Amino acid sequence: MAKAIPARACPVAAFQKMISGKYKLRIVWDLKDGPRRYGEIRSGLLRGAGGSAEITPRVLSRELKALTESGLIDRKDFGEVPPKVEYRLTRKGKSFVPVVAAIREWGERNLNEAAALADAAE
Amino acid sequence: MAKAIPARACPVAAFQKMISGKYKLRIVWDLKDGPRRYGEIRSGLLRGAGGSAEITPRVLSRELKALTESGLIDRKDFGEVPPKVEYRLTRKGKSFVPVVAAIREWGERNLNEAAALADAAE
DNA sequence: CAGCATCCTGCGTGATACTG
DNA sequence: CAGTATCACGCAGGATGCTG
Repeated sequence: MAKAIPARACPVAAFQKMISGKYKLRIVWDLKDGPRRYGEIRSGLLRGAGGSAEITPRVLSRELKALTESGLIDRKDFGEVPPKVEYRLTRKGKSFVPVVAAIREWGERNLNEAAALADAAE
Repeated sequence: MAKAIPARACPVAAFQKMISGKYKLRIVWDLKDGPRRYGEIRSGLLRGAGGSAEITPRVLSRELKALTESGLIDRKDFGEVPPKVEYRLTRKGKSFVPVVAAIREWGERNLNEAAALADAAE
């Protein structure tokens, strides 16, 4: 089992580790416009997910924690009740946005149904 | 459960689906220099994996098939014994290479241990 | 050489309920 | 509001052995 991340050997492996999970990339993308609160992120994810799929707090929490530990985002807790927590991109996270943009751009161009069907010949 | 890929709603989700799996990105990257045979891909993956981790044929086979069905690579079977099969990037696959390059570049710049430690302040 | 068949395991993810 | 706790499950992915 490969448990340790051989980052130096293969950057893409480390990249995959870092963005593994269904929501991490979308969270980063959502955060590119500025800080957002927990609930806002949650709502934002729901809209694009296919509508009905409820993202559970447990999962979102894990994703956010993982992103924080990866150093892509930063957690800002305004103390006290009612709880208010904001998440924002770190410098590292911001530097990552263009990469996500590239992914999105490519995806929009090549992953639309038409392309998928028409590519049988290639 | 989100089973169908709502590609239009979220390109990154579709992207993640497409490159899910430990080896797909690396396979694409290996293939960027030209066609490669099954065994060559296998060997290539072993070198960067951490050395000891053996990639099983079952897994590699699955990844290659998935990539083929995604339209990123193309399988060319020179009939007959001894078996010889080459895999090459499709046009779609080639268009994807720059994205992988961006990922690698970012990874090399930001995923080395040093950077991870120095980012605490941010 | 380039796979396929079978079995097995850990982890990611979802459902549900509860809390400071 | 922003989480944590517990339970459950499908599936990626590894081990091993066989084949055309």
